[in-house]
Amino acid sequence: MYTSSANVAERQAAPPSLAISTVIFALRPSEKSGRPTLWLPLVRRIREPFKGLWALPGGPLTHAESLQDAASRNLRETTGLAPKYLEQLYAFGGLHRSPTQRVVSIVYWALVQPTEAALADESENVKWFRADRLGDLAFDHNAIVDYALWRLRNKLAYGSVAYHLLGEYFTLAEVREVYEAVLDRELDPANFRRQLKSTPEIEETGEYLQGGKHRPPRLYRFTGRPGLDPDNRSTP
Amino acid sequence: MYTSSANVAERQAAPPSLAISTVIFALRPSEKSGRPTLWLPLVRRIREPFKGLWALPGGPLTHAESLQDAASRNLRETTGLAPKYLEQLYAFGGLHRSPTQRVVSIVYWALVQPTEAALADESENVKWFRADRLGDLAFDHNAIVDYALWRLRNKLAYGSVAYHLLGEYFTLAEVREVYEAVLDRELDPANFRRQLKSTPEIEETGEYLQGGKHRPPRLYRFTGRPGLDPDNRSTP
DNA sequence: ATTAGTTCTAGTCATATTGACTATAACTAA
DNA sequence: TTAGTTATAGTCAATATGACTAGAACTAAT
Repeated sequence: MYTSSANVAERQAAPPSLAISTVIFALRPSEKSGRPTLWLPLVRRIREPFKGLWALPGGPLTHAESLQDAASRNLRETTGLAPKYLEQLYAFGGLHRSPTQRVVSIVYWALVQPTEAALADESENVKWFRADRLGDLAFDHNAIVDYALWRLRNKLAYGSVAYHLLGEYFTLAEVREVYEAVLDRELDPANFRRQLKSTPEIEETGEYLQGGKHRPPRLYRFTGRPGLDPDNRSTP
Repeated sequence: MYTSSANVAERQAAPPSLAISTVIFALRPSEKSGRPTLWLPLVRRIREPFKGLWALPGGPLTHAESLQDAASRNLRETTGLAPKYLEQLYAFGGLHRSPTQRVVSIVYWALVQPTEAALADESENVKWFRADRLGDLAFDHNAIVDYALWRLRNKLAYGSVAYHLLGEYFTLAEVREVYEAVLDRELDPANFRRQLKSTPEIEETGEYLQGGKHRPPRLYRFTGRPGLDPDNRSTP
């Protein structure tokens, strides 16, 4: 293998190593209020640097896979999940991100549906955390999560990401709860539903959500496509 | 050096090589109409693959510089320019971008002021092209430029990028011409100026642009900051 | 069975924003 | 002096937004 056979001088001259990491968002009910909140899975570092701290799932980029494939594989390997939404976030390449070597990380962010997220593997070294209560993470991963949250909030206002955190069928109140969880403020139910009803990508179904405590709300379906990335653009 | 000493099998196993490229936009008057249009500098490939074709300026990432620094240096080396605006565009990492080896390119995009752009170095192997008339470029660089244009148009609508294509003082009509050049459609002068006048970041000066053929327009100044990138975020 | 409580849903109204358009001001060139 | 052109301010209708009211439809408690 390359790095093990190279001496120190060669390592210095060698190009920075390249890694892929992923910020994976999913909604889970808050333990107290029961209202949906943002969660993400982290893995515990089992070696130096930052041994014992939590970090974003990630790994090296292998030779035969594209960046997106690498992110997708990594996500599946650590959590067992197949995300509905996967997009490149940013390439982080500061000089001192890792104390031991120069690493450039190309970070992706993903959204998974709650039904899937509930099935996600969890173990001693893989655990889900509330996005607003992470503590100190390894490397610059706190800053990366902050940026991913900023992007999520931005994309939410713009367009179509909210539905990738929900199942196929959803009520308009559920969509509003996603917005409230991500933006961290309450929205007027009546005005919010007026806006959603005016977007053609949200389709009314004949079904209603039964079993609730109050008037059963109508179920809707999202018919739009994500697509803005260069890697996703030609998908029709 | 690493790559020259490795044999074929080692190159296969080695991590993909990492390069930085930059899409540099500047306004130049159209040759026919004289109205401002988007131009960008390209460099001619002097070796295989794609020898003789035009390509985005770029090069390898050296060990001691951040991604942004590498883009900045590269830009200065090929064109002599110091851009007013420099932001990461995307990391391109498809498997077959280069026929000879696996390359991951982290691409930046830059905006330079016309006064600077006029001073840019030009030579046999460095030449400026109209952004809408590039012909076939090396590698996947046509797709990269397309994506950069898409981002530019997007950011324009959102916020503050237009001013980085202009000098320190500008007329509102000049701003409108930037929008018209980038979005490729005409805008109503009266409505456009009403919008600009309602944005607090545009400051009225007491000066007027003299020497024109008609009523002298007032000069304005932009007082906002760019900042959205993780690398630029903490700049106050 | 009735009532209270809650959410779902549709609507009103004032305000802000946008696009199309008109009109006047201020300059140059003929 | 006048015609031509751009700069600039303003009007008006259509649309979008935020605050709010109110009835419909269900459950749970009395």
